[in-house]
Amino acid sequence: MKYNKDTSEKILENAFEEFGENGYSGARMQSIADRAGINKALLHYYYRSKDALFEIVMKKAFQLMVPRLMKTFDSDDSVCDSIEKFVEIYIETIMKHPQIPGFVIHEISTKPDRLVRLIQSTEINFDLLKQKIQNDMDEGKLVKMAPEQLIVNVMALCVFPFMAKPLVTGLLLDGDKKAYKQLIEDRKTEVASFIIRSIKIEESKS
Amino acid sequence: MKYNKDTSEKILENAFEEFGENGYSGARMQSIADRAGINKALLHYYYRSKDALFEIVMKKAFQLMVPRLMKTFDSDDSVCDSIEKFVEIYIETIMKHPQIPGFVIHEISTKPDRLVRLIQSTEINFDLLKQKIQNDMDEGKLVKMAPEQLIVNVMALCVFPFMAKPLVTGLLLDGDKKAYKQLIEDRKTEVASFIIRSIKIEESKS
DNA sequence: TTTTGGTTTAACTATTTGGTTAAAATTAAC
DNA sequence: GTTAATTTTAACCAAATAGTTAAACCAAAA
Repeated sequence: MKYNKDTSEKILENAFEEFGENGYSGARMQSIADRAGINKALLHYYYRSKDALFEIVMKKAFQLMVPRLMKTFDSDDSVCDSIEKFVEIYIETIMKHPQIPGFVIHEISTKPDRLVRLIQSTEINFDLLKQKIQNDMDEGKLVKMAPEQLIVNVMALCVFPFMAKPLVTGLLLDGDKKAYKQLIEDRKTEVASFIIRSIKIEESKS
Repeated sequence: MKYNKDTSEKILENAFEEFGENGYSGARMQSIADRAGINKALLHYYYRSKDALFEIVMKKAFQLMVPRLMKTFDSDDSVCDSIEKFVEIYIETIMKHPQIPGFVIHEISTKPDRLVRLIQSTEINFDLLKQKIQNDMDEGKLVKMAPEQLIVNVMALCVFPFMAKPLVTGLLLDGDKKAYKQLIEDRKTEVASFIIRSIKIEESKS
C-alpha cells in the first residue's frame, strides 16, 4: 500500500472540520472528500471506513491538547497559578482548533464510554489533580469546596463559550464576530481572574 | 384530520428523548416511533416530517424553561439575588428535562440561525439583562466586567455539567451515578455562591 | 349493531449513504 | 522517455432513510 503524507494529512484536517461541525452521524464521507479536494474512493483507500477515520481524528484532536495542559498542573505551582496557565493555554488551543469542543460534545452524546477511555489513556491524572486542589484547601489557601466542583467550573468556563459561539454572537453581541473574538481573547485572563477571585483566600493580616 | 391528544403528546415526548440524545441527523423516525409504541406512518400522519417534528419539539423545550427563568430577572432584586434564583431554577429544570442541553448543542452545530431566532422570539431580553448588570456595577455592588462575560459565565456554569455528564461521571466520580446526581444537586447553591463570591463587592465598613 | 375515530399494515418509493473495484489516468521520480 | 507511485473514474452494491398510500383493522361512541 502506498501513501502520500500530504494527502493523508489533508484528509485528516478536513475530516476534523466536518466531524467537528456535524458530528459523526451528520458528517458525510463525500463531504470530507470534497473539502479535501479528493474523491471518496481515495478516502477509503487511506482510512478504510468512516469509523476508523473518526477514531484517528479524535485521537489526534486530543494529542493537540493534553501534553500542554498537563504541564500546567505538573509543577509545584499553587492551584491558582496553575489555573491561570491552564485557562490561557486551553483557550489558545481551542482558538486555533475550534472544532475540538464540537467533537467532544458529539462524542459525549453518541459514544461516551469511548471518550472516557480515550481521555483516561492520556496523561491526565484526575486523582492527582483533585489531591493537589485538596492540599491547597487544607493549607487554607482556597475556599472549601469539592475539588470536582472546581474542576467542572474551570472546564465549563473554558469550553462553553466556544460551543455556544453562535448564541453568544447572535444574542449578546448583535452578530458581531469581531466582538466575539475579542470576548474570547479577553477570557484568557478574565476566566482565571473570575475563578481566583472566587476561591482564593487572601493571606490574613498578622 | 382526526387526532388524539395523548398520542400527539406521546410522540413529542419520545421525539424529545431521541433528538436530545442523538441530534437531528442521528435521530431516526423509526426509532421515535418505536419509543412511542406506534408505527412510523402515524408519526408522519401527526407531524408530517422529521423537520416539522423537530421544530415543534424545540419550541416546546424552550417553553419549558423561559417563562420561569425570565421571572428571576424581571424583579427589582439585585443581580446577585437574581443569579441565585436563576441558577436554582435552571438546574432544577434541566434535571427534570436533561435532554434540553443536548438539543441546544446539536442545534448550535447544525442550524444556529434558527436557534438564535427561536431564543429571540421568547421573552428574554438580553439588552435589559445587560443593563441591569451594568447598573449594579455602576452602583459599586459588583466587580467591573463586561456584562456579556458574566452572562456567559453563568450559563456556562449551569449548562456544561449536564452536557458533560458522562465525562464528569466517568473521569471525576469513578462512574458513580449517585455521586453525579449529588454533585448536580449541590450546584443549585454552589454555582451561585461561586459566582457571587467572585463578583460581589461587599459593603465597605464606614 | 352501526358509525365514527384513530391506528396499523404492507408494500412501496426515491434518495442517500458508506463502501467497493479494477482499469484508466495523472503525477512524480529517475 | 520509462517506470513507479498515486489518484481518479465510473460503475456499482447493499443497506438505510424519510416519506407515501390505500385498505384493513381495532376501539370507542352512539
